Amino acid sequence: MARTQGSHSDITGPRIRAAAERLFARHGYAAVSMRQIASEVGVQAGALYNYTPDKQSLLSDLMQGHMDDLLAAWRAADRPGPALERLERFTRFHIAFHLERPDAVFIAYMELRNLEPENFRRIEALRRDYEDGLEAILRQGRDEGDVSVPDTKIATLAVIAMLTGVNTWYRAGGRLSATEVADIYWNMVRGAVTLPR
Amino acid sequence: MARTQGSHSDITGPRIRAAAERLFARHGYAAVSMRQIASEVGVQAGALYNYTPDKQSLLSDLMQGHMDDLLAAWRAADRPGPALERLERFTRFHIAFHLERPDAVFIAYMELRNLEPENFRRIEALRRDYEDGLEAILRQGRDEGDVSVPDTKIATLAVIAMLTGVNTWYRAGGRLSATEVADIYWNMVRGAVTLPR
DNA sequence: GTCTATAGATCGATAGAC
DNA sequence: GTCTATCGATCTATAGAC
Repeated sequence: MARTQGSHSDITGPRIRAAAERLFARHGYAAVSMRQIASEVGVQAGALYNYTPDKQSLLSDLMQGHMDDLLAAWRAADRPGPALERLERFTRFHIAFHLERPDAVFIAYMELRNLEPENFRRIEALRRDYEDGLEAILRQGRDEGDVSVPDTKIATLAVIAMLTGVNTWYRAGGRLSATEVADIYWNMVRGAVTLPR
Repeated sequence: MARTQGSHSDITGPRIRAAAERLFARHGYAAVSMRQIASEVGVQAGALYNYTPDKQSLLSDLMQGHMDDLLAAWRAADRPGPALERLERFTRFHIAFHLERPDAVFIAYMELRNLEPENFRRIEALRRDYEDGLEAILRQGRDEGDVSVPDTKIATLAVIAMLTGVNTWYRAGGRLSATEVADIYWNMVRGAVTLPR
């Protein structure tokens, strides 16, 4: 039976975060009101403040959670081995992970400027950690003679930009499966960073 | 002599557009108020409405102007020739053009969702025109046997994402000149779309 | 063409009843 | 834990004086 009032602390919290994620991704943090979020969840605006101290924390917690998930998942997926094998694993991991949570990815890239300074610094540090993971692979590849780029930092940023771009056009149920997309991108990544013929 | 009041129609208009571009890029369209824009220009908020019918037109006109400039500049830079030469020209053009106007580029990528439907469709069509220009080059390259990608549309989007990513990290006066950056990216673009060794 | 002043709406956040 | 009600600030856009 659907209660219209009462205590729902265990389910309202997650529903608020889900609604905020969906609305922030769709319309942007600054354009979304607390009343809109509350309306999506089916409560009044005042009730949100039982779960978050303010709107900023809603955004900051979403981004923090996303970056934590990303780093933990990559650390679980990475394994020692030849650099080109690790690079292929990174490519397929990055595409799969990002295609599974388009809203969180969109927020992570678009709403950095709406973070208060302290939150911004914390999130940015996590992003750098992730980039450093890829750069370490490219450095290893250069040591092994398979990777040929004049600057591993720039190559890191170029590869991540290319891969994350998938999210701007990929739609589930489209012409290509996520695996086919990953195959195509792995070929391009490999060509971009390996020795010219 | 600095007049604090009076008629400035010929200079106030451009200054409003410049202030809006700067502020929209810095804080986001939804987070910037007409009062902030007016304050930057040195007039009161009401005076803005002598130059724009509303805030939305300010955004829409900025993005339209940027896309018009981009398409006109590329049409002027493109020339017939082997696909790989045209592709190198595209790469260097794209990086140079985008690094010269980081605020307009940032707005063009971040504020699409704040366009009203009609404006959105018009701007999106211009973006597709630009993408089609690159895809035509990749098709030509495939016909000539120099380009090897399974899908020219995906390769188009991948290349543009990689190149536009330069704007997220490049700062004038940094370690590398814009030309050195273009050299590095051209090598990666070439490797990504040409035949594997 | 810019000003002052304001209409009318909406915002984030809080107070207190239940 | 959610509600209703509201405070005080801020927003876009307009009206009318100069």
